[in-house]
Amino acid sequence: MATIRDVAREAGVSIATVSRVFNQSALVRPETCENVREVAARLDYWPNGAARSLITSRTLALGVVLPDLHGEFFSEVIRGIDLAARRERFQILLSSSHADADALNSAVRALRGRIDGLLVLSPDAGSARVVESIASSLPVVLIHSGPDTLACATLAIANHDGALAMTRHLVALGHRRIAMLCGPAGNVDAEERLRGYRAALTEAGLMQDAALELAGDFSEECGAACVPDLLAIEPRPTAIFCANDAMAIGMVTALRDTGVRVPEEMAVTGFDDIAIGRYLTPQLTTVRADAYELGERAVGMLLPHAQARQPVPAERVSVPTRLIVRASCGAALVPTSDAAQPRRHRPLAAAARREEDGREAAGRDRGRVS
Amino acid sequence: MATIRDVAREAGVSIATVSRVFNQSALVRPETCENVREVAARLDYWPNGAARSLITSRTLALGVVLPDLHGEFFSEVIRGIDLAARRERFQILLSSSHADADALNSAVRALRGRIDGLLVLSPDAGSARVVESIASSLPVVLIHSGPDTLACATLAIANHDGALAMTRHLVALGHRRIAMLCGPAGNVDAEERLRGYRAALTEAGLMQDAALELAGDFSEECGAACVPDLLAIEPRPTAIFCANDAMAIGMVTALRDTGVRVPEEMAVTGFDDIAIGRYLTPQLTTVRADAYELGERAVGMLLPHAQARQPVPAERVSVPTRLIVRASCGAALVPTSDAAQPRRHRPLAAAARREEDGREAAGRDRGRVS
DNA sequence: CGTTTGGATGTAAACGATTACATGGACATC
DNA sequence: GATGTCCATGTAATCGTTTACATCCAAACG
Repeated sequence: MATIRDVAREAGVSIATVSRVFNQSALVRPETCENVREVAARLDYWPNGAARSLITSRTLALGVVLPDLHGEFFSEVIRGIDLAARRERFQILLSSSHADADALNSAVRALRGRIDGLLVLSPDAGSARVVESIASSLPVVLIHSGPDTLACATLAIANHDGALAMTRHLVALGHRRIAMLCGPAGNVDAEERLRGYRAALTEAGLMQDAALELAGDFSEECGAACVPDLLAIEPRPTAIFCANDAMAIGMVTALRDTGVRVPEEMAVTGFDDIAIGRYLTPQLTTVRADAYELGERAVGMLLPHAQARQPVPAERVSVPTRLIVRASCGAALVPTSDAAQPRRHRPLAAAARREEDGREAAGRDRGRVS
Repeated sequence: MATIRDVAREAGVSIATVSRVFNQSALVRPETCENVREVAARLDYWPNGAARSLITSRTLALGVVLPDLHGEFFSEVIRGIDLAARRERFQILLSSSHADADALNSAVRALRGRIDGLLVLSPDAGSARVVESIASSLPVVLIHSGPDTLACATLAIANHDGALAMTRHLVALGHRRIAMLCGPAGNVDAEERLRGYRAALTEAGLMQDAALELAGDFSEECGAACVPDLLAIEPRPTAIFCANDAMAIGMVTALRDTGVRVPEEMAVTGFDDIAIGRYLTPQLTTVRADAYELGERAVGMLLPHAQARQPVPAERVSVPTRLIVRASCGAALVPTSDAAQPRRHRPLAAAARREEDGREAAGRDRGRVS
């Protein structure tokens, strides 16, 4: 691999001149510049990134630490991150840690000196502390939806608002016994959704009932497995709000197998708006947390400070959610003016970004929260 | 940020000793080692990656260049790559270029000197040349399914075999007029699938008919949009094989809206086995190209040579595909012993990796090709 | 007791760039 | 013609490591 010295020798100039050519310095004579470029191309030379970032102490790279690459939600987040970073010519160093604090720590270690900023996506409650400790030495943005204000820049999904809107929607449809299938303990997203659900019940004057809150773990299997528990609750609920779509999907499938009609006998709703939801029968009513936007905005918060090599001010930004009303909640059963609309074909990818038609916009309005 | 010199001074040793401690050299006295570690922890020191890779000329990073991060298939590939790389403590530098050769070239430039090896995933026919030219200076594996043998290590999906198996399956179900919805021109995966389809028709003694080959672009919209064209073919086909699942999904949805029953009046099949397929009504018969495995094996091919800093021998490895028989092809309509089995609940994530039950295993056997 | 051996540690030269500062020549100014 | 200015270019220090080689000291050996 050719170095700057090879090019300098071959072009008959000093290494400083070659360096200047590759850094768009204006102080190089056009002919010299031309000549150097020609030689560089011939020698297949390109500045070595490691050497460059050693001396400039900037890497043009952003670290991204994830709990796991699995699942559509995270893959969309990454996509948002990648595209936003690319716009500013930043690269992405990926690292899928396992959500606990130790793994996070060692992942951050491995990234040290190779990134200008860090994005941490961790639903784990404990990880917030780790990130706070890093924040002094490296610009970092935490994508984390815990309720408390942390001593670092945080981007949160409006889980509470979304769950509130969803539960209100179920109440508005006439449901009085609304169950909730919770997410894993210690997951802040799950906890916030539960809080939103409870808030809506209180608001509607419905009694809180611990029996209505089923334990879950965000997996599809669990959504299917807890159907017997759901049906055993006395008196039987008429609706269940699942803390994420995967569980809702498992539940709808299992309910169908059990012979319970959805939504007539049991309304089921989810959270996340993953693509599969719109292909489910019945189509899944859910809350959209725009994963792409989440990634994009996280980069927007981080990048200016990463470039300036300054800590990101400890602010808390919230990404709003939107209620997406489809069939699984039974909204179509309640007579409304637009319930009979024929289903227009909607491709999953395109639709996810610009969904503004009648029924779902109505859902949005209904879901507006303060 | 503390450097090795700070630690050395504070611990009262030379920088060489500190370096040795962090490189598990056996030549350091236990007490010294202990002391250095203690000081390093106190100063929050960790070796700078850029400096390290400058001197060792190894980066412990792999570059990954993708046409676009979008879609479930690619996200699964990345997951396979990430997990396999992680096992060897390698990191992933992501770069989603736009499939053309120029973008690929500049993406590779930006990665120069920051990676030990490169994985290029490009279905574009022209990109193969670019990669060949890089292969001499950097270990690289191309994930590309073109028919020709290239002068670089290539990992290909057995598109031809998969399409052959699928078409044979439709023939075995009694179909005689089988249409194909093709992928975009210039996409090697699409072209190979078309070749496999044609081969199966020839093999079955069915006439080739250009009217049966519809142009497509791999998008769901296009699958829906070409339904009128499909229905206008005279005499009307009884089955259509779509070159990917997204198109098949669009088509199934649009056919249903048009009132054409699937699979009774029109059998529809796809390729890729994306998660949505199993939630479609009817469930989609497809060909599985295990994206996770693809990423995993690509890393397996690349990593040993990346570590040894040697070019990857120009070999062509093929990842086999598997026929996944579900309902959309009408197989359940044909009397078989297991057709009446109740549908067991299958979560998408788990099922994708260990699907060995009766019906689908049968599909695999039927799909076995030389 | 002198010599050898070998283990622990230190010294200094890389690695490949960037960039502050020095240099030198052309031109304008007085 | 001496001096100053400015532009293009060169020189050399620097970034934070790794590692070959040198050094030193204690133990082992004859």
